[in-house]
Amino acid sequence: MFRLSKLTDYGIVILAELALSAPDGESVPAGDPRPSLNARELAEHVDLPLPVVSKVLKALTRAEILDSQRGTKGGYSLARKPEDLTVTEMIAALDGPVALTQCSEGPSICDHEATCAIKSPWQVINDVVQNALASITLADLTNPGFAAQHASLARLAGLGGQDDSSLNEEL
Amino acid sequence: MFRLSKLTDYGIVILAELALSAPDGESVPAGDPRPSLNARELAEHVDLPLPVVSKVLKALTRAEILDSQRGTKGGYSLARKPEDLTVTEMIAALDGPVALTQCSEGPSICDHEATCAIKSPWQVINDVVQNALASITLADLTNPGFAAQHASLARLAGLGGQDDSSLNEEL
DNA sequence: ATTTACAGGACCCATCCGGTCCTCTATTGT
DNA sequence: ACAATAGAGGACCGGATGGGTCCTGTAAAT
Repeated sequence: MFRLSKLTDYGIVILAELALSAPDGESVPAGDPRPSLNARELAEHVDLPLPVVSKVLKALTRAEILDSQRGTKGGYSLARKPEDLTVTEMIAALDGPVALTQCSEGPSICDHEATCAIKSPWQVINDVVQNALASITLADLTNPGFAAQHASLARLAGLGGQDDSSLNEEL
Repeated sequence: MFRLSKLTDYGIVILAELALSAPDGESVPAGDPRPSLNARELAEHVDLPLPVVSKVLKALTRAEILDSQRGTKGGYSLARKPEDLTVTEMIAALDGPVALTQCSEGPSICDHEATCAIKSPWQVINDVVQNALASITLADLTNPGFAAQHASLARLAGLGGQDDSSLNEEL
């Protein structure tokens, strides 16, 4: 269906939530004394079951996108500044690396390399998407004015590609 | 897993194959007297089972990306010039419209609209990807020199986003 | 009329995703 | 030291989706 998994969706929303409720503009760098929020609080904020939120948070921590602290007063906080966290990275942490097709993962994985006429173009498609997603940061997502830039951003990323808005055919 | 379905993958390869074996530069517009290739021939070219190829071809025909002709001497041909067919459209035909999350499909589908902090940014992400994919046409895919433009293209689409090539964390 | 080839489904199986739960370890506070 | 809290890690299961096959019908050419 060419869709991000729900877990990834949740993850990005949760990260936005964390960015919004960060102490102030900057997320404290390393030896953060008090994490911003714990799993339970986050689950309430985004209105999702605690186990699900917990799962996502653990994955984001493993990917070093979040810092975690155990014990009473424990919780999670952003490991970097929102401006330094791209959507590509968030997706990679939760959905695995962006690889639109099997052959984008690496060479010699696909059975049809021999007959395939467009090996390298696939790589290009993949990079284009990856870079498009890398152009958006967590800071953008929480910036209320960002949607306004929408039009220009999309036009730029499209490189002048036509605006095809009649794509409704289903398989 | 954020991956296109295999059927979509196959579809794009098949379209490239059709573009390459088109009579000459132009794919004949409407009353095409002789389709370029039939399902069996295409299946051989791309080395995939006939039923699978057939399924893909039917979907592409329904989406009006291909023209089909029945009967002896029947087969498939491109309904437009390769330059006028974008990757976004190919994907839409086989995988459904590009909608990275449920809420990109339309309003009032997601249960969490009320609490979600980043409704409209999701829309932006979606548009950025969609336009990035719309910037590549079938003609690009079959152009041997296209991969060379790769770097510049990716950089443009990325809008100056950094080159993060260490994204290997798995969920 | 016969043969060829596309159209449109139904169908089954493997895989993956979403969600829950259980046990273990680390930290804080009394 | 002990109890309470909160994260870490992984097992597990049911439902949905995708990939692939097959069958029946219809259109075109000889």
